[in-house]
Amino acid sequence: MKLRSTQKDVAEMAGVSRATVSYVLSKRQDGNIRISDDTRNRILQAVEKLEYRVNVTARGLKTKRTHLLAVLVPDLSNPFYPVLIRGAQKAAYEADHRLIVFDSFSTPEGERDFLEAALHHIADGLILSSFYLEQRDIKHLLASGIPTVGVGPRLWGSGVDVVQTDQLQAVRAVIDHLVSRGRRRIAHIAGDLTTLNGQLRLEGYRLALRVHGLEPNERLVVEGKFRREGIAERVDSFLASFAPGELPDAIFAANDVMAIEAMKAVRRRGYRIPDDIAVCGIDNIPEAEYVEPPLTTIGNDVELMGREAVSMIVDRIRHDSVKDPECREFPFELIERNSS
Amino acid sequence: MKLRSTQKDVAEMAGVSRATVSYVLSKRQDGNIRISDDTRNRILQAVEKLEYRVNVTARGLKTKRTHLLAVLVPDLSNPFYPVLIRGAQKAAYEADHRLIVFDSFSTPEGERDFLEAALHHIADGLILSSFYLEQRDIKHLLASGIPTVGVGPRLWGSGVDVVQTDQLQAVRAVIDHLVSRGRRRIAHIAGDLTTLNGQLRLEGYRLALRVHGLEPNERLVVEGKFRREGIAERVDSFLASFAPGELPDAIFAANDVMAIEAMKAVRRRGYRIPDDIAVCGIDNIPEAEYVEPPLTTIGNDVELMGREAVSMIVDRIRHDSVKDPECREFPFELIERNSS
DNA sequence: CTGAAAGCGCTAACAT
DNA sequence: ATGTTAGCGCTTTCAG
Repeated sequence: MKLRSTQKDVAEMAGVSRATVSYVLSKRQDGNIRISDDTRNRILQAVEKLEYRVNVTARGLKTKRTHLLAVLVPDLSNPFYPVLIRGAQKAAYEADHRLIVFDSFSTPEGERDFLEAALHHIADGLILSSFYLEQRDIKHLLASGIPTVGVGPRLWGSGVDVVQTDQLQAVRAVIDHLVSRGRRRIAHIAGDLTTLNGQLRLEGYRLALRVHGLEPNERLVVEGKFRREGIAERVDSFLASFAPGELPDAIFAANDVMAIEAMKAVRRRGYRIPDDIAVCGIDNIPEAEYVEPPLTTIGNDVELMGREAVSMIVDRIRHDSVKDPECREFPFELIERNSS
Repeated sequence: MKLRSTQKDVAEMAGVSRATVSYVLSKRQDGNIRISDDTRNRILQAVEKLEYRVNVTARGLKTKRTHLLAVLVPDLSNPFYPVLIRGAQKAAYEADHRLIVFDSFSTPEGERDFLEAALHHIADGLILSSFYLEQRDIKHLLASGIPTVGVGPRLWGSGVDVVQTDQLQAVRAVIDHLVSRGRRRIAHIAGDLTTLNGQLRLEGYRLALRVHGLEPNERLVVEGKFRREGIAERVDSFLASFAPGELPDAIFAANDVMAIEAMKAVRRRGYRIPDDIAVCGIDNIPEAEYVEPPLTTIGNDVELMGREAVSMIVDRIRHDSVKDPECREFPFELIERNSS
């Protein structure tokens, strides 16, 4: 590591004290302090000449701010999250913050590692797509005073802010759509049922069916894990388990990546989509538009969620806010495409 | 922000000095210093009781290490990069580092913002997927002494380490494949030609054609930007510009996202893939496997590249290494699927 | 308008 | 085997 010039160097070169340098550089207008143009220019010149840049670590030690926000996601290879992250980054950038990204690989250990890092105050704020952290973990976070926003309904009530869309309603919209298309034997590829999201979507599926006078049938439910791996195989054997006349006429998957995998299996077994079996997902990942046939799904403005999450955090950081936790809900939209 | 306990608190509670606490906690074995079990236990207990955690900022100020690695990518929504990041994260985690992720949105400004942040020493090392940074930018980086590895051939020669695969060879493999399948009128959707990667792939395309005695035809080249946007439309009008008998019989796109967009356009115009027109890409993004028909492409172990990039950086960090820049080359593989 | 001085929490010689 | 001490580079009262 090369030796960097410090404020002291700048101060000496400009012939002023270090405090003055600090003052000029942090150019906050609040005070009644005024620096003469001459002094200011000398300082700025010295900065230029020495290629001086503030040491963010030293500043952080003093100000207790890292200007870092940490984002926990369960699976970076699920396109939902990069979109969220992009939105977050845009907002973070505007607020002069950077993003630490952490992929938990959907494991409790990954989430705990993140928690541990967070508790070390590696960041000024947290965005949490968590499936496994529990109330007592969140308690630690709350106690630490690090502004945190959860993505999805799961953390709502635990004391942190939350951005989410109404899961039950979203699922309802899909089922309504499917039923309106004449589908009656609607199967569900559930997400990880140890997670609230998985449970909620399954629950929503059952609720919606009943609304239409359809009795949920356990045989029509397969559990997935929200991930790509193994879904095609599972759906394949799922489909194989039905007598020809009793085949489901629709598959509703708890997210798009599983829906797309399901499509693969459906086609592999020689059924047509949507003629024989309609397929729907949730998330509206970019891929959903590009698969064949394009996937009907539920979309919402994930990038906006990312931005809002950051803005909620930054708000709390800025105002050292202690107001009650807030749940910001985002609208969703049924995106009808040819898979249904 | 809540008040955290400090080493001083721990020291007082354990009845020892702060140095001893520091020593026990950083448990480096190097010295001839030995702490009695009794003392150690008292300290550990105090740590426990006080829920003490080191202040990474303070440590960083002292040690001049942030334990952060910054990753610049041009486009997080291109699945190539999340995979790279995951690989990087795994390796980073093992080496006790975290990742700052920065999406430049493929803009020079984005890249310069990143550079500026990097020059502020926000991270101990950098992974750079850069299209626009120039030699003089890199010079600053080099001068700063921050270990840096470039992704792709572009930065090779500028003084930083590099991970890459042989672009020319990779393109060659695709063209060989297409020709062996009897294709002769092979079109190319080029990447951004202001970038080395774009140029290299176009160049490789021409070279490979000539090897097979095919004369490159400028009419068969469309320029894209490596991004999804607008490609389908462009390919659509590209195809429309040909008389029925003169249609290309293959399209080779400079990356998968463009190839997939091209497939859309091809189908939209009523041509069959691969019967009428074969389509190939480069990258082997997950999506390539799931589109219909699955896309023939060039794959390499991107996750491994991410890991290796980190390991090269960590190596330099650990040893304050000044050895010559290294170019680590990764093998690629032609993945034949039904689109060709 | 500018300077002096204290101290953020930690590490690493150097003492003892 | 443990304690003392001197900063790391910066911000921020408080005096002048």
